[in-house]
Amino acid sequence: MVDNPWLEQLQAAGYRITAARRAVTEVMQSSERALTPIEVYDAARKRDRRLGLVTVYRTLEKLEALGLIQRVHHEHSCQAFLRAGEGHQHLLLCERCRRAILFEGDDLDALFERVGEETGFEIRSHWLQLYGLCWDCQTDS
Amino acid sequence: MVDNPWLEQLQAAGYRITAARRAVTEVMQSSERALTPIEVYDAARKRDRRLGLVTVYRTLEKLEALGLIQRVHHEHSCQAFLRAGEGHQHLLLCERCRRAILFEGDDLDALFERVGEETGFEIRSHWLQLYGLCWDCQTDS
DNA sequence: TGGATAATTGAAAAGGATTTTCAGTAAGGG
DNA sequence: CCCTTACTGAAAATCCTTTTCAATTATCCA
Repeated sequence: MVDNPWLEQLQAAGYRITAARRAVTEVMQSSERALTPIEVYDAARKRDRRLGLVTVYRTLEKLEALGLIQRVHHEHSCQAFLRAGEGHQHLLLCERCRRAILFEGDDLDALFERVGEETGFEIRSHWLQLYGLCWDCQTDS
Repeated sequence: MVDNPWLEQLQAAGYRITAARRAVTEVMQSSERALTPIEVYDAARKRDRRLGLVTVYRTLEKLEALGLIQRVHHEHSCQAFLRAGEGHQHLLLCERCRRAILFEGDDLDALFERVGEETGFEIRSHWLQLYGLCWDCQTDS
């Protein structure tokens, strides 16, 4: 009766499937933008009215540990979560509506090599986010 | 009697030069790595024993507003501050000793153009951080 | 060089977000 | 269907940051 790939993964990791986890999972799966714990709580309570905020925190923690969601950093506040993409992806964020797009873009190897040589660092990972305006927000006033 | 460029900038912006601001400023100027408010407090109290944590917060806020320091985001916690570089720079962070290096690297225009075309976004800014091991941390065990 | 005045300070209190505790509830294996 | 144990929500605790406020002090001006 588990029809959802994220719930399958939770189950495979030894966790139980509950109404609370269903609600949080579905909210995160369907959101176009990164959500804070309170926003997840508000949205998920429409699916499970008894849900508590504490359970939202606990569920987000598990989804993050399983790599199903990721933390998104804005200039201040870094407590917003977004579904994660497949493999390594970068983020493109609309500054107006906060919509988030994942994209691949590993044309960066030459840069890493140059920086590695100049600094002596062994570069192991990186983090790239682009900010701008999505099409809809460019056109509406 | 103001011999320090950051203090001069604070003064030029209309702020007074105090022992507390001297201490925080000197700590931030001399740190090789991003420091949290508590770390700044601990270090700055060695220069001004009466310093309070609240004043550290207030001073960091002013230094950030003047563009002298910047906020550094790590995977969790995003409340660490580092002296800012000149113009637009990217960060290279050692995962072991947390040393931070600023570098320039704007070979990214082709990528932005491609992503802009594919997504319809108007890209306005970006944010790149590299993580790895600095030379010292590669060699010590 | 004082003295006046307004910015700045530290301590304590308040506020907000997140985590822990705990007794009751319910998932899911047998 | 029952039993075990994970999971839950609510309340309390904790941690970090901001606000408040009376005392202090940097700077301006006579």
